[in-house]
Amino acid sequence: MPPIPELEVIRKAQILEAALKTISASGYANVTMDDICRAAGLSKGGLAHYYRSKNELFIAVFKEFFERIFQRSKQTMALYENPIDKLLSFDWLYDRNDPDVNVGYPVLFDCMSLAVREKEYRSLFHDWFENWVSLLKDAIDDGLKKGIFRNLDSESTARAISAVYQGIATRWYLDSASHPTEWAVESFKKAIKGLLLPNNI
Amino acid sequence: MPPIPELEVIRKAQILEAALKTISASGYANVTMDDICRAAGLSKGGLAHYYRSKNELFIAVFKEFFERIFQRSKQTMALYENPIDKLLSFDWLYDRNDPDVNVGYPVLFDCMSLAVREKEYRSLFHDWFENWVSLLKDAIDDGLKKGIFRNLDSESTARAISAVYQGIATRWYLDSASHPTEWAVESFKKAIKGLLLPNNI
Amino acid sequence: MPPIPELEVIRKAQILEAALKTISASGYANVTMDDICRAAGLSKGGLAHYYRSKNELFIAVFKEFFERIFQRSKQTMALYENPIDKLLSFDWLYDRNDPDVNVGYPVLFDCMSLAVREKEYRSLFHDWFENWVSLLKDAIDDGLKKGIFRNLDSESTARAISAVYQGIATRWYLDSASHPTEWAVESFKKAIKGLLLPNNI
Amino acid sequence: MPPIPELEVIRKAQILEAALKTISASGYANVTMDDICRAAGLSKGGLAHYYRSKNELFIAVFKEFFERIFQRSKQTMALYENPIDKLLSFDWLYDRNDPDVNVGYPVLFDCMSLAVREKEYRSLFHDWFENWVSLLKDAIDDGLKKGIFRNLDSESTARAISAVYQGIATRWYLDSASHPTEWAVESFKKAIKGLLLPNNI
DNA sequence: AATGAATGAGCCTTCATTCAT
DNA sequence: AATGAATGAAGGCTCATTCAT
Repeated sequence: MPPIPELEVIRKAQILEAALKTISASGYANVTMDDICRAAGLSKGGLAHYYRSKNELFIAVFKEFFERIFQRSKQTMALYENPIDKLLSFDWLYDRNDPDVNVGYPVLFDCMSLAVREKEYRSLFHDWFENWVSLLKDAIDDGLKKGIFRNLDSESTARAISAVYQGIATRWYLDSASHPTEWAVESFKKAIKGLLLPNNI
Repeated sequence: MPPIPELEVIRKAQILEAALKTISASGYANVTMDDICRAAGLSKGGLAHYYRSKNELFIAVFKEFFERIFQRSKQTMALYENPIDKLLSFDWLYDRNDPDVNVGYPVLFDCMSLAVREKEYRSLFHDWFENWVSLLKDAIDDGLKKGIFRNLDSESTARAISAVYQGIATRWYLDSASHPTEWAVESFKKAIKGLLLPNNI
Repeated sequence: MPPIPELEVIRKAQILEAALKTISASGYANVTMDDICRAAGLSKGGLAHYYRSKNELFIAVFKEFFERIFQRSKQTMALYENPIDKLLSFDWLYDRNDPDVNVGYPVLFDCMSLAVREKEYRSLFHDWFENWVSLLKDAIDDGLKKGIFRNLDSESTARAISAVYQGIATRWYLDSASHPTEWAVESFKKAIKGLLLPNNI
Repeated sequence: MPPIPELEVIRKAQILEAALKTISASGYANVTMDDICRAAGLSKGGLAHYYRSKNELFIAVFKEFFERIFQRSKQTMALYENPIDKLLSFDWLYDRNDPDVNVGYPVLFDCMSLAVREKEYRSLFHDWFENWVSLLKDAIDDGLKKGIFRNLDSESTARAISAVYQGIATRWYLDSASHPTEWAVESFKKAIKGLLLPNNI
């Protein structure tokens, strides 16, 4: 009886998805392995078979999540030609009904809070940031080549755009009554135009 | 007729300070009441005398912290005359050796992660945001009156500046190797100038 | 400044009364010294001045309570001439609105539960029982002398009457929906008449 | 597919028995979960697996206890033919060496004390009372049919007998020096005969 | 591969008691 | 006489992890 080779892949995906949802709902500090088992439809021992410890599981969850978000953003960007349009293509990230948003944001905050004190999580963030930066940098370099943007350092600007986006999105998520989507979209547009386009400051 | 009338005030301050440091060091998810008691030089029961539960204490810690940071920022701003200078006056917030920074940032991330799921913490953030916004708005309105800035909505711009600052600071704090202080300062400058000054976009 | 000699008496009475009410409301197992202090309008230290420990206070409370109930019963009995009337004179003990009832019964159950395991409380009960028995015995002896009762051992019968009363009252108190007052009064009457009056069994 | 399908039943029985003994020995107010764990030969977590909280366990303990006592009484009664004999068949309840007595009585007093303030316990008593009453009522109805008893309301008399029994047993248990077994047995006999048999009162 | 019973350390909270004032 | 701050032991409960089956 040969083992089913894909079983591990299937189980891990099933666990990761259940864990992400559960962590998002309860928060890192409160979620229990039992919660996750229940959501994954597996027993404690079953889960332990694939992820040896809570920490190992959490790292895997966050890694997978970051990768997925990044891939999706990459694909969205690829739909546009114009560099500016590419940089403004993350509209879906301001859609509360989007599953990656309503599940993802809470997890992101948890992960930040963990990253402050634990290297492993910090490194997850670092990798994610670098992925974003290289994506944005490509678009900026293209804009530079086409002469649309003013003279600037593309990497450092890419970092700034990424950071600005996150700052605005955070406000939008934590206090949406005072920071509605229109405000977020407009503020982001203005800020990155200021960073990119020629002006007479 | 208590012997030392200020005792409660003293003790509460002592507890709050110890708690802030301890939470900052270990993180909300890991800190124990015992840790805090030890740091405060009080027994469990002694602490309970002033703060009845962990949650009550934490809310008090965060509230006090937000207030202090805000007051300090206010005072810093007041040192400058020029509206732009006022808006750029938060340099100390990029100083890793500043106690409010190395103790404060970790706590801030914890609080965000809590705010995602708990109203009480969310409301703490809301109040803090509003304080900042009104502070920044005053400076912007002054700039508008003086004709330094382009035509803009001062409140919405104040929100944007505050958000942009936080986004950049987050990167700087979580991944300072790739986001050094110079990058943070420069990026902030560029972004808010883009938001404020007349340009020909 | 001579101390006020009656102060101790006043304070102790005040504490005992507050303690009785508080114990009755929360139960021995749950009541705290703080509860009692609050009810007595005294501080912890103030109370400790008069009763050194929780146990000391509780014993005093129960002792006082038993004594008061007994005195009241004695006075009630004294109102009647006829021996049978005397023995049936405890009607007030079936009045839920009577303070000695609605405060007293709960405390009585607590005390029983304590008496099972602790000699001190058992001895309190013993004394109370003996008081009752001697009271009832006097009435029975009077009935015997008057030839109203059949030939019987007055002490042992006094114990039986007392026990029967308590059994019926317990049912009445714990499950009054199924054991209404009329049932209690009637059952008591029938049972003691069976114990006392001549019959042809 | 648990390896031992009856394991839960076995464990629960083991826990319930250990808990009953431990509660009986220390009293509801003093017994700790640790005591019970030790007696049951289980760890804290192990016990929690079967009974989620102290209260849940206690309710189960009392319920099981009441049921067992009732079943035993039922069986004892069934050994007799004559209605009066049936009603007098509870001799074992006056045997201090009987495990159901020396373990059971203390628990009964605890339960009463709890029942005063908590509905859940009160309802346990109510059910127990009703069981007893229906048992006694059957015997009384039989006696009525056979013409042995005087004209009476069988249910209300059943309640009275049950209450009288409990009152006498309480005295016997709490103060056996003054209320010996012979007194208890005799008093019970006299009282219920007075309640049942024709007399010329 | 999967189950879930069992462990036991750890946590928050409660509370009788003590004691300086 | 009276206060109430402070102690610290103890209790109930949670939960990641282990392991026999």
